[in-house]
Amino acid sequence: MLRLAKLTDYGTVIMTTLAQSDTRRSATDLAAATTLPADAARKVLKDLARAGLVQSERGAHGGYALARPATDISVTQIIEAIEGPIALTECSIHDHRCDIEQSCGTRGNWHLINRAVRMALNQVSLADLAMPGSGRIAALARRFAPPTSVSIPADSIQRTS
Amino acid sequence: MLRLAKLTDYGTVIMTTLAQSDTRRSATDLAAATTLPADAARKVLKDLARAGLVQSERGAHGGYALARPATDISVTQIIEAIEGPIALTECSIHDHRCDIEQSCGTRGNWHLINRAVRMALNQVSLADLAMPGSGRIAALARRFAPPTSVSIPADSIQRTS
DNA sequence: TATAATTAGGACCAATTAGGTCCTCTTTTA
DNA sequence: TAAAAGAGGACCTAATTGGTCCTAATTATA
Repeated sequence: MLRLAKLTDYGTVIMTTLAQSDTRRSATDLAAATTLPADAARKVLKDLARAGLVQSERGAHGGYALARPATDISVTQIIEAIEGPIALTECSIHDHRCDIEQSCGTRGNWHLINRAVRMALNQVSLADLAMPGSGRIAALARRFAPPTSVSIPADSIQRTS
Repeated sequence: MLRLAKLTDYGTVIMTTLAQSDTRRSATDLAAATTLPADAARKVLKDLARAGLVQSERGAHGGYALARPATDISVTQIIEAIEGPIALTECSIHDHRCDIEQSCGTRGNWHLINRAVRMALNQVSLADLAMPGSGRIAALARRFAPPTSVSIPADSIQRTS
C-alpha cells in the first residue's frame, strides 16, 4: 500500500509533459498527448494549479504552464499537491490522535521515517523526471548503474531447441 | 495514498516491542503489550516470520524473537516483508506492462524515485525505531533539528483576553 | 454581444481493496 | 493426551479510490 494514487501518477506524467513543452497547453490537449483519461487530467491539473505548481489561464485559448522552472519543482511538491502532506502513518496525520496512542512511545520515531521519505523525494526534481540522462539523480544513477553485461562460463550454455 | 498499510504499521510496533524484550514472546502476549488486535498481530507475525525477520517457535511456550540484531533490520525489510516490494508506481510492479506504456518514456525515470524511497527507508534501522535518541537517524535529526525557540519583536505581542 | 472554449469546484457512484475475523491443520510441551 | 501456540488461508464488509458528470465562472473571437 506504499503506492502513489493513480491521480498522482497521472500528475507526474502531465507535469513531465508540461516541462517538455514551451507553450501553454489545455487540459484536453495534455490528456491526448499523454493518453490519459481527459477527466482525470482535468482533475489533476486543478489540484496542481491550486497548489501553485502550474499557472492556469481560463477562457478560450486558456490552459496550463509550469509556474516555475522544472528544476525548482520537486516530486514531493507534486505528490503533496495531489495527495496532501506525505505521512506514511496515520499518527502524523491526526495530530497524534491515533487509537493506540499509549504505545506511541513504542513508535515515537516514526516521524523520522516520514521525514526520510520526504527528503528523499525532495531530492528528485521535475527536471530529473523530464530529462532522462540529465539532472542530479540521473547522474547518480549512471554512477551506480548495474553492469550492462556479465560474464558467464561458456559451458553453462545449453541448447534449448 | 502514500501511506503504510495498517498491518505494516502494526508490524513496526511489534518489531519495536520485540527489539526491546530479551525473551521469546507469543503473539497474544505481544498483542496485549502493544494493545493491538490479537488477530492482526498474529497475521503480521506470520508475515514477518516468513520473511525471516523473526524466528518462530511452534507449540506450547512457542513464540517469536528477532532473527538478528535490531541494527541489522531495516525499515525497508519490515515493509517489504508485509507489503511486498516497495514500488510507488504500478509500472514497477507489472514489469512495465502498464496501460499507458507508450507515454512511459515520459515517465521513464520513475524507478529512480522508487529507488530513492527504498534507500531512504534502508537508512532507518529497527534500532533507530526502538531506541529514541540513539542511532544514526536520531543523531541526524538532532543535528538538523528545528530551533526550539525563536525571537520575535516584543511589540508584536498583544493581549488577547 | 453572443458563442465557443476552457478552467474551477464539487457531487456522485461503482468497483476495488484494505482490514478484520475466523477456521483448520501442524507442532510442541507438560 | 490435552492444551498452547504457530502456519496458512478463506472470507466478508466497510471504506476508499478512481472515474464520470454537472454547473458556474472566465476569456477570446466572430
